[in-house]
Amino acid sequence: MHELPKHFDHTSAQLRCRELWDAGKLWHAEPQAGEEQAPQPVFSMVIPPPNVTGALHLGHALNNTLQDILVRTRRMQGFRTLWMPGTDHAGIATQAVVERRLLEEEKLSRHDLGREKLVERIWAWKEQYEARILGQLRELGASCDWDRTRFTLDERCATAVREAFYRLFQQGLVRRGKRLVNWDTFLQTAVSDDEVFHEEVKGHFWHIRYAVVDPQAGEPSHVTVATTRPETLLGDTAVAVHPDPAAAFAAVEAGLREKIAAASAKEKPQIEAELDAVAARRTEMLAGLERLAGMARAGRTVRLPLLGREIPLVADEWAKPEMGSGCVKITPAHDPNDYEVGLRQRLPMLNILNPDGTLNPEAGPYQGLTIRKAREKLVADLEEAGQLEAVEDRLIDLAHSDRSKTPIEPYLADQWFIRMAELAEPALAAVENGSVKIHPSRYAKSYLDWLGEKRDWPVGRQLWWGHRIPIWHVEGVAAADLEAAFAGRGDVAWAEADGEPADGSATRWFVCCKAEALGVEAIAGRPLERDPDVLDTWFSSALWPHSTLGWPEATAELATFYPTTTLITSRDIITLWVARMVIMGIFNTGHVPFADVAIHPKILDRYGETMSKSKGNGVDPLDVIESLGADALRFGMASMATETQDVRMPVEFACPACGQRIEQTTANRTKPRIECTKCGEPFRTQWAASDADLALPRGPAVSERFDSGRNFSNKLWNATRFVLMNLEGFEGGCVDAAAASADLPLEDAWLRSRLATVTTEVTAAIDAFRFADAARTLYAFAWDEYCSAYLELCKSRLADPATRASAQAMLITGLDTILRLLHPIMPFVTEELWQHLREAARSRRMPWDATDRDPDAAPAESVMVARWPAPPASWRDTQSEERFGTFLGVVGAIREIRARQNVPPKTVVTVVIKADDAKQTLLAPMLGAVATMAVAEVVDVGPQVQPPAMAAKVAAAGCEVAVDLAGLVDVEAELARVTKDREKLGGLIEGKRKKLSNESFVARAPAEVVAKEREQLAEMEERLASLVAMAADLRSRA
RNA sequence: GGGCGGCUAGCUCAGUUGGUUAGAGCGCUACGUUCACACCGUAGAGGUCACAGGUUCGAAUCCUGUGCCGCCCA
Repeated sequence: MHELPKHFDHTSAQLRCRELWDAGKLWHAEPQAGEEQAPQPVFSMVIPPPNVTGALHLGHALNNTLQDILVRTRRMQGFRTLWMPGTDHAGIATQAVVERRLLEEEKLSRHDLGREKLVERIWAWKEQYEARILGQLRELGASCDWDRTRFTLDERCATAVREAFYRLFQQGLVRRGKRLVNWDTFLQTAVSDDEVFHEEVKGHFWHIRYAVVDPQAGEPSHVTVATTRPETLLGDTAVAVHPDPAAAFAAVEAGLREKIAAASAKEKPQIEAELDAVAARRTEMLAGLERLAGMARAGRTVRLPLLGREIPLVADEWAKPEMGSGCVKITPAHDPNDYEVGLRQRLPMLNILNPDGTLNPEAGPYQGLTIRKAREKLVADLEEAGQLEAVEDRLIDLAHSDRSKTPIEPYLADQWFIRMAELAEPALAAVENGSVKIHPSRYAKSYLDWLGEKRDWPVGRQLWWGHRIPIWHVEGVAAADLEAAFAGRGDVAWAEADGEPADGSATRWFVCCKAEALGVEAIAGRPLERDPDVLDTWFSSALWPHSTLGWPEATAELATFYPTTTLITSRDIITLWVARMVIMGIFNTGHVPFADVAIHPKILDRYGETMSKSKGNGVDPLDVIESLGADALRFGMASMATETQDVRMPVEFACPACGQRIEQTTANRTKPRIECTKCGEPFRTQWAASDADLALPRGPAVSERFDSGRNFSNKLWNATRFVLMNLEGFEGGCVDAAAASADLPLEDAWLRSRLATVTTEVTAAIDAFRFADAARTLYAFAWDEYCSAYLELCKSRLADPATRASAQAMLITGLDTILRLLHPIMPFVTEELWQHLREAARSRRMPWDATDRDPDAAPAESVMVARWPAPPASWRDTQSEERFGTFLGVVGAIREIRARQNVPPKTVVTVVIKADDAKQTLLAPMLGAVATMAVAEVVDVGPQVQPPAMAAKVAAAGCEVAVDLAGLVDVEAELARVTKDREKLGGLIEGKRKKLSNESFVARAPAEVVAKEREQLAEMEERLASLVAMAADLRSRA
């Protein structure tokens, strides 16, 4: 006899399973060979490559669990299945991490080290973290094709990047232009909007006077503007006033009146006060503003304080009459709104900053100062000059760089752009016409909205870590020189530079080369200089689905696996990544990169905050894998992956000493050490820094939400343990798939039917990316139906030699099917059990295996490559399911009475059941099962049976179940229960009667609904009558 | 400011086209440990489905508005 230990040991099982899968490379996929006759259906998917910035977090665990579920399912379904793994170099994020460490540990900046050395350091970092990430993915059980692992900065990707950029360049889709960027003065690079976070800080609002140049009679001698950033006045190129202040006031007042009309009584007074204030301002200021607008139209100027530069007064709607003085200073090169004004009004754009955040020569006497110092000095100078009118305290929403945590400076810089006008069209069409489907479909809107704007894509980054832009600059040469220099070169293209300030000196050229090296250093004596920028990290990511398969070469991989089938990702990168993959996929290959995009939720902590290491509220997937097992982690993830909501995950610290779980709160999550609330022992957290704290054992952060997955693993383990203990004498073979339900024991017909139904449901759920449905369906079926019902029923059949063999066969059929269906979600425990079952029941066959396998062959060497279940449609049998429901109802009724009467668990109760002929027939063979499951002896079943004198009765599934209480009765308990039931039932009956006496309902509701209501009412009334009789009976005995 | 999502049991979440006595897991209560599993079993308590209107014979579900939370885009 094959006996398993009592508990599933996930640690050793995970090792064994991975060895098995790796030894056979069961995750590997070869492309279709050309001569193959019947092409196998293909399923392929690329991983969203994790950044090599650090270790994987729970979001990755979720993302990769869902991908693996899909991949494993398709593999078992017989698809030629490829899951392409890899990592992303993550430009700025990785460089920032390495630079920060360099500064902290060696007090060196990247400039101290130089480009080459820094890049070397980053490669070393990448090697370390890539290994760690890939290790984590394997621990999670991801069945990627590890032989194909790629990196967005490896040679193959680099070739694709250069080729793609070259093609864009050739088609005139690359341009150079000015752009106001978010400048990180610490890292000295532009950062994208999504790498910026906003934080409120305390600041001031300075009111500054600008003198009017040659004021005429009736004109003010100065205008006042207010700013939170006085130092930017050095770059001011205008002061703006609204062109039509009267209209602007009218619009604001109309808006407020509308608000009042719609407002609640509570809010009204406040808005009314606001309206009064605006009206007062209008009275006071309108004339002055009208005069200023007139002056602006007349082309008058004002004088910039301190520098004395003369700048125009312009009329622009950006100036808000209802705010401040109604006038606003315009600094186009250092403020996004002012930049727009600058473009509209054709103002000069004056940059006053150096890349490191100090002021440049444009700042005159303030040159060389940092922004902070310049502000102090400038404010002091203004005050001394008497041009500072007022200073207010104010909270300021300040943009910070996510990478360096320093304030962002808006900064005008030359940038590389990809033109989107043409490229976006086919990508929009792909989603509109359904060649790319996004699930859930509501996310298509954000894709279409974003892409519809067709904003040019700024692709250059002033970094050292990334794909170097394959462009060289040269000036002062003629077109003929270039033609001569690159004669016969098919890999070089050039174009006259645009966007650069034309100082009239010499023609400037951009030369683009798709080879790794240009091979030409000078043309006509003029040097070629390589552009220092690297490409946005999303550029290489955009090529990921085809670059990983070998594009631009026409590889067999590309032919077989591209376009890929599905992409699974999170919603925050629909625009950054998904849209760009569609664009570049179509541009480079002519095909969309994938047919379906499945979006999954985000994982938040118990307060609804996103998890992050810096907040200290994260959970390390490895902690969960170690303590509860990868299957528990995966099962939890799968059951959480619903379509609508983000996931809230309460986090707990696990005490390393006693295992107690301590709730993680905003208060304790940043502490370096925590004391256990139960045993009092201290443990350290991720924040531990002192030697004393570091010496403590670590308390991992986990979540109770993975417990049920762990429990479920163990349940499956023990169900299999039970089956294996009862296999003696098993002769094997297959259950008779063609047997008619009527010829089987009821529970077998029921289980077969359920297996068919559950297989259909689970398959459909996975197909539709409803992973939570699949997980929950399987959990309920395996636990409540297979274990709690079927397995219990088999106990008596296994004891009887006449029925033992059939019970074994069906038990194995059920278990085998469950293991296969669950394998994609919980690969380790199912594999481990599969191996045990394979050994103990080598001769077993499933009907869906027989078709294409040698009938004498053993079951598949791994459940990973076993066939996905396909129970015959004939197994579905609603009648058996219904009948089985009757049986379970009877068992439930007896258990209910036992519990109420406090009957000791081992005391056998005597039961009679009043049931019609049909139910009597179906219950007759099940009485042995009732005896096992309810510890009851059923002495009589039939339409005419009389309950014993002293009995507790419960109506269930159309039968009346009566338990003889002689010697047991607790009359009080019974009376209490009967009374309570009567009350509840009375209320329900009243509701139903009311509904049915409503003529409108009877007339308008569908006939079947009315009939159902009537039926229910009749049944309830019957039950009530029975309860009344019971109560009377009980009282007479009390 | 615009768009999207959420608000259902103490907690975390299901609830398919409007028709159930609104469900699950965890937690809680009671009882139960040789006999697959205490990471277990049996039974039970617990909800005016955020709020206010509306449509309908009938609303957790559809519509309108409000509030709070979150995300995306400006």
